Amino acid sequence: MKYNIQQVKDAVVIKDVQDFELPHIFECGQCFRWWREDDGSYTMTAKGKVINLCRRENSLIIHPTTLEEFHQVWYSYFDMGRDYGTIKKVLSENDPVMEKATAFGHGIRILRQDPWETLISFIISSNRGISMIQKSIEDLSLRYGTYIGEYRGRKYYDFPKPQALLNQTVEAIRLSKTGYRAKYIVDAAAVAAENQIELYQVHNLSTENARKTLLRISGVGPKVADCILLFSMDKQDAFPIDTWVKRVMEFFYVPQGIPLNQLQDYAGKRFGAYAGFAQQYLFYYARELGIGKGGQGRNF
DNA sequence: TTCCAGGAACGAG
DNA sequence: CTCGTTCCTGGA
Repeated sequence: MKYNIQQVKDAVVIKDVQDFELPHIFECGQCFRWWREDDGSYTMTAKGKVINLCRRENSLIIHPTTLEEFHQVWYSYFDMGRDYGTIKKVLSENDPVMEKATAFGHGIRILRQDPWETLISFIISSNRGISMIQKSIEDLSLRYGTYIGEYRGRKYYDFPKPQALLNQTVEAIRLSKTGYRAKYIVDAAAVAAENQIELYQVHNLSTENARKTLLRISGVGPKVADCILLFSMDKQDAFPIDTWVKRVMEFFYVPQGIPLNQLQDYAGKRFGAYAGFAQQYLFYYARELGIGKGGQGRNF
């Protein structure tokens, strides 16, 4: 992908950026460590850094960063090498639902996040809403992560390393409102720290084998495993099914009350290698339209 | 006060 | 294998 990109002081500006909308990216359930500023920009932390992203007309401004850092770190993180236009086009062929969903969430991108952070984040996510998940992750980072810096008056902490969580008691981890998942977090920290599973090698396996490997971790079931695969391991054929996706799939594609494994098969066959992208567009579409709330959606 | 949403573990069949 | 129940928290 070609970009019109330049450094302006301590910021990088990309002109005429396509398929890159901040609310679509940050509020489609894939990541949790972002803060929406009053001016509509988003400040986030990843890779041990804090950056602010701001859309101005057709430009995207990333601050603070440099051209070098952008190419080394953020290009991959924001999946800038991928042509989302083609993906949306292919998904929309002979599928009026995907046509609407991709138009609605047209600026979604799937971030390439850290496997360890993604593992713990989605263990925490089970059985909870997004705002509660964010609170637990922020609290764990504040307590056990290293201080990165301040941006617009807010302090930012790196996501804690496995060793930092491994050394905590279950009771201590519970203070971050993780509930019964605290035990899973400490166990997973041991798995990672002791290399019982080489988290950073799992992406080399096939999607199926990577999924099986992740499912060995306590607190990781089918949905959480698929989130880790999709959001941190480059497995775009993974299709995480949470209640929103189940409802929107039942609303548009499959009979009500279909067993999860049959729904999984259906999605795999229908969306194939693009299943993960389809899931993101559907998730965003369903949540924004309130599909499933009270049994039906609105405005579509 | 009670009820509910939200995934995985666990035990029973 | 599939099914039903339980786990924890915060908001209605």
